[in-house]
Order: sequence, then structure tokens, then C-alpha cells
Amino acid sequence: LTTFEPPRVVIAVDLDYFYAQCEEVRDPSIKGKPVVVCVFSGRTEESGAVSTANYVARSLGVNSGIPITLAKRILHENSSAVFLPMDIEYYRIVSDRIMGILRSKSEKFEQTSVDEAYLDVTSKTQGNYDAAEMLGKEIKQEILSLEKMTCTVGIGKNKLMAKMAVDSKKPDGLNVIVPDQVQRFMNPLQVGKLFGIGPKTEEKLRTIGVNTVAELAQADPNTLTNIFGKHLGPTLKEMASGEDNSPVVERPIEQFSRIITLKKNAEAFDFAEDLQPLSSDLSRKLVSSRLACKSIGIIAITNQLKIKTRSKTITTPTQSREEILKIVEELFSHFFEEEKLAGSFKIRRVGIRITDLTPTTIQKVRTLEDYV
DNA sequence: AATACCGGCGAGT
DNA sequence: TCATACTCGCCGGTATT
Repeated sequence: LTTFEPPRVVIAVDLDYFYAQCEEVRDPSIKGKPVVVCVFSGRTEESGAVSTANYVARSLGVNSGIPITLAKRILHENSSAVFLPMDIEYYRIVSDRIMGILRSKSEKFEQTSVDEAYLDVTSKTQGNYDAAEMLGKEIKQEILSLEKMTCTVGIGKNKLMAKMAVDSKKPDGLNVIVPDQVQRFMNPLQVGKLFGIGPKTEEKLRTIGVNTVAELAQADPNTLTNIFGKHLGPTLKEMASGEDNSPVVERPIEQFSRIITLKKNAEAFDFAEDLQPLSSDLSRKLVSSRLACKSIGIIAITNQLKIKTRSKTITTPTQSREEILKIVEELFSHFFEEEKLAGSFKIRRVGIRITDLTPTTIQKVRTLEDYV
């Protein structure tokens, strides 16, 4: 006698143009106007990039990642356009409330960013896609009534298909791709539409004559493995078939980083002062999450926007602001010595990354004992 | 031979 | 020139055990 195992049902939820929508909710008078949420780098008055824009702004060509100055040029005749500095703390508070709602509606839950999450609802729906769709409508309605916010819901047989469903129905959509329709949905797509295939991978595939997902699904496995490696090659083929076995699970954060734009480009290590707040922030974050790091790294971004990194693994995990800073300064000193020999170059942005995070169980025990 | 570490690259929000 | 701040994952090369 075997128990009935319903086919997996996964819901992906994506909060529409999240940062900009948070601003619309906070101040409804800006709804209908172009709303542009900006990260001001502080280098000059207006330098920086667009983080998110609402759909009014997007329809005019103001997309994520473009320079703020360009966005202003595009919208300069539009006197109603609203440019706001990113207020990540506020967005996180809104996000936390909504994620709480979503978590309560799922058996397994995985938040993948501040505005996206997956819900495994297999047993709740008993594998029934009509039940899943009703649940999707309920989720949309609840977020709308409690937070006055729209979202897009995608439903599929795994995370990939749920995500593909979401991406093809934004914004304010509800899209179900039932298992029978997976091939029909996927085959005609250009490979660049697949989640995880960006411009570089798309171009590589084009050189071997693979343009559509159907062609990728039929592509020669050896060729793919030769080009993309023994993991990515087979994964690409699976993706093209709409297959994805990855479970919906909450993952612990594996790295923290902080990065800033320098007031002026550096040709030598003359910005040690600027690193102190970064180190402090990361140290605080470690302490508050009861973690210590075993690996400390630096990030340097050149004026050509090339990313360079150096890192060091230490023997005893640390939370210490001073220790992190000391290693970071060593790494930057070495880095500039090396690069000096290599030729002239300029560093635009610098940062610190900490990885190999390990729980500080000793602190946990102490905290418990305090209560005993 | 297996594992760890390192730096680069790519993708996504 | 105009180009943020994050996080995750894989690749290949090299070092360590």
C-alpha cells in the first residue's frame, strides 16, 4: 500500500515594482506620476543609478540600473516626475509584513529577495491547480487589502515554472502553467527569456545555433558541457525542458557585503577612513545574527567598472570590527602594490565582503543560561 | 584523489 | 562621458591534506 503523492505545486509571488510601489503606498498622491527610486552615490549631486521605477516611468524608458542623470533627461519635460532616494529600511518593514502573510499560507516557504518568495503548496492543494489558483487569488486579495499593494503570482510544477509564469504576467498578474502546458509555453521562447540565462549565456548559445528554448532542449549535451561546464551544461538542458528539482527551502544567508562609491577615484590606498563604517556595519550584523565570519574579502570596482576581489581565510572565526578592518587594510595594501606593477588604473567603488559564516553557539548558550 | 581556497564572471533583485 | 548596493552560484586554477 502506497500513499498518494500529489505532483508538486509551487507558487511564486513577486511584489510589483516594489520600492516604487512602497513609495506610492506611503504617499498615494504620486500614483499615476513617473516614480523613480534612486541610489545617490554621493559623488556629485545627481550621480547614482535608478534602483526601481514604477510602470509609468518604465513606459517612458526609465528602467532599473540607468544613471539618474539619464532618467532626469528622459523625464525633464515631465514636471510631475518624482525622484526619491531609496529608503531600504522602510521597504524592508513592508516586506517583512507581507512575507509573514505569505509564509502563513504555505507549507514550505522560501524568500529569495526583499520582494520575491516561493511557496510550496503541494499538500495544501493536493496537487490540484484550480485549488492553487484560488489560493493565488486569495494571496493577491489579501496583500491588496492589507497593504494596498499589487503583486504577480505564478503557479507551476516547480520553482522555475512558477517563476517563468510570474515573469510573463507582470504586473498585477496571476498566471498558471499546468504541467501539460509546460512544453507549449517554453518551446517558442528565446533562450534569453529563461530565468538564469542572461546576455552572455544567450550570446554563447547563439554561436552554436541555439536561439529558442526548444532548440536548447534538443541541443547536443556534449557540446553544452564543453562550453558551459559539467554542471551548468546539463542544468541548461533541464531548464529548457521546464525541469527543476530544487526544493522550496529557507536558506541561511551565506555572505554579507557592504560597498560604497568613493568621492573620487583612488590610485592608491588613501581611503582607509571610508572603510571604518563598512567594517562596523558588518560587525554589528554578525553580532545581531549571532554569526562569525571565517573569510574576509575586499571588493574594488575600477573606473572601467571591472570588479576585482581579494580575500583571506582566517583560522578563528571573528565578529570583531577591528579584526575585520585590519585584514581589509592588509588586503587593500597588497592589492595596490600588485596593481601598481600591472599598470595605471583607478578604483571607483570599494567594499568589504565576509563569508564562511558560522554560528556562535557559545553566545547562544550564554543567552539561554541567562534565562535559567 | 579529494577538498579547500582564490579570483573572475554571470545573473538576478 | 553615465554607470548603486547588494546576494547567490559556478568556473577553472592552484594549494593543501
